[in-house]
Amino acid sequence: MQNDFGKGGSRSGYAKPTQNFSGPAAAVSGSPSQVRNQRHPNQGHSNYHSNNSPNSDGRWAGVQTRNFSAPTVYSGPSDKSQGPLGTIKGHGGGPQSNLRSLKSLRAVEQYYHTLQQMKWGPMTEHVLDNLRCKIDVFQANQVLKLLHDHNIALGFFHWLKRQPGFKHDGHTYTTMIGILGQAKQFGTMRKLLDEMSLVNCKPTVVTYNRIIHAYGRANFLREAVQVFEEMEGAGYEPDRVTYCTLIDIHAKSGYLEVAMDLYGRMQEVGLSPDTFTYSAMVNCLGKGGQLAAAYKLFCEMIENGCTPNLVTYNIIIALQAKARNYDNVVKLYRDMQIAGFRPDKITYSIVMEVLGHCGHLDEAEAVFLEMRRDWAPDEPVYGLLVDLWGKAGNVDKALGWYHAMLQDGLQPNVPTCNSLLSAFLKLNRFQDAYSVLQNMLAQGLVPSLQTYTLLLSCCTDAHASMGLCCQLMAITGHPAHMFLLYLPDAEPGGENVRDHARYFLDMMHSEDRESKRGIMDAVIDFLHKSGLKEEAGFIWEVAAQKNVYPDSVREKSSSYWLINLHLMSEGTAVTALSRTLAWFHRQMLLMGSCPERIDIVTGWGRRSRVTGSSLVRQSIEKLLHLFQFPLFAARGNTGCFVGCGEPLSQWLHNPYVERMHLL
DNA sequence: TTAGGGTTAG
Repeated sequence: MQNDFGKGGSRSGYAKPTQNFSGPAAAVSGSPSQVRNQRHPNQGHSNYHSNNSPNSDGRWAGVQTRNFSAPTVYSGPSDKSQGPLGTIKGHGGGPQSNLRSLKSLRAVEQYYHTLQQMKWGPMTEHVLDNLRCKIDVFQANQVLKLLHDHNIALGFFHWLKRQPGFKHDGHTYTTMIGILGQAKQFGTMRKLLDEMSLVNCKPTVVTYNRIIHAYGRANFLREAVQVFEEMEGAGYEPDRVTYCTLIDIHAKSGYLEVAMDLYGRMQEVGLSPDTFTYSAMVNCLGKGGQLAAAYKLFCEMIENGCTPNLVTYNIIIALQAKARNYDNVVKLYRDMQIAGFRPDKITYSIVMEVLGHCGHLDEAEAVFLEMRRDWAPDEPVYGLLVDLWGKAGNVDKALGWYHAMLQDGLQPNVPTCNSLLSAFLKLNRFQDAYSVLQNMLAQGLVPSLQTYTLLLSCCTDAHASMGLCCQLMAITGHPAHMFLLYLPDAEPGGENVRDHARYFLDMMHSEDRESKRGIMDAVIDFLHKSGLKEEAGFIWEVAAQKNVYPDSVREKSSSYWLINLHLMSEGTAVTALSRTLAWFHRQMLLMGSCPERIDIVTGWGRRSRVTGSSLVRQSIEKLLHLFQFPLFAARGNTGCFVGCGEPLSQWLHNPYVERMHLL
């Protein structure tokens, strides 16, 4: 079989450009210069305000008397004007100790600035050797916390070890382990953990928590759980943070039930949830599609006397916004301010996104200006405007905001470039798309899985321009391209295709679930529409086994199944439904068990903009009609097809159920 | 002595 990737030897379709790409992207027009030219009122000023500064819990002093619907009264800090050392707490307690803490701060500052300025090497050690003020282990830990580059941090950590009279303690070890974990340097991290016992510095629950978190965020759930068990085996009591971390990582990987179970276990051992845990749970439930349960828990949290913080409000507001419950959004937004929290960049972003999706782009821009009074915009906020305008089809505006970001001294990041790329692709402006991609590479930005996904989706949608899309896909150099190029023709049983897909998904292990779902959706849709339906089917099976689609098939109650296709594109939905029905068919032959009822939920489909005009729904309906699926007339939801009882069981016996996806 | 970990946006 051949596809447009030149599978089977002929790769001329993508190796040689058929069009001569040259020059930068189109000139900027419609650039929002009026926005760019407005300076942030706090930029360049010091940040010592006697009032309007945050309390320790992030709330603002004097809030009850202040009118928060008029942000003009506010002259609080910009997060940009806060130095990296601003987070270090003083020691408190009189002028003597103030002086001491000032000296301590200066030492930390010196070391931090030295380390920040250079890469790790002999020269760094030389400079450190010559620093006049020595630091103790407490200060060393403060410096480590400020370092984000794991190489520099580790170099410094080892250098400290060699200093006469210096000895690392549990804090510095734990901080270093945390930095390594964040950088996914698991080998070195484990080595350091072993070393702790050797130097008589026993790890604490905090040390274990950081390791569990590191594995979990990189999607190594098995390892995370192993460390948890290891920790319990060594006699450590897991605390709230341990549970909160485990809950969060399981929910994020699509194991919501495990997360709920852990939530219960935590309470059984006598740990009541705190604000962090509640926030994580509300987020998990909401993202898992259980919005009502999420909101109920949010209310329960308040009833139990646990105060939501800014993050909790942002989470619940974002969830309500996504569900388009705009009345609730407004109410919660107000509640948040009454509770004394000022919106931060994330809150503003949520509001801007809502406005953008409702088509009020100009109002979103107005909110940007409002936000700018309190906060210095960052890449994600600019990126959001690039994305919103791009999605609205106004690429000039998108490009304008992209340039505004550059003029603000910010470096473009991959997601923002993706938004711009997507905007050009939408309009079939391939030459501009090419420029964006080349620009990314020239700046050392590595195209992400999302970059490749949007190129592949474009390739599927724009048949006429498939050659051009393939060139762009090749340029990314992403492993996904190799996966498609070397996809073998399916052998009987398809084990070779399954192995190929498993290998790819293992390689993508640490990508988040949404991204994995995105690429698998694009791949399956592409293959299905290119006529490689058998391959598409095998790949779907692997994706399902690997929990990429945790909510697509579930048993709602005994013998009552739900097949949820509403997040899939057309080809994937057809493939997923066919393969799931085939699975029921096989289960029936094997075990004699048959579902009493199956609900097939299409929603309006991922690509549909107009309610009722879903391609997914249409294709599924066509497929079901063609194979004479015994449709039961369900009331209300026209995006849902239902089969049940004896007719369903008889229909599932048909041998053709095994081959539906090939049609 | 001081301190350390977990939750949100693209």
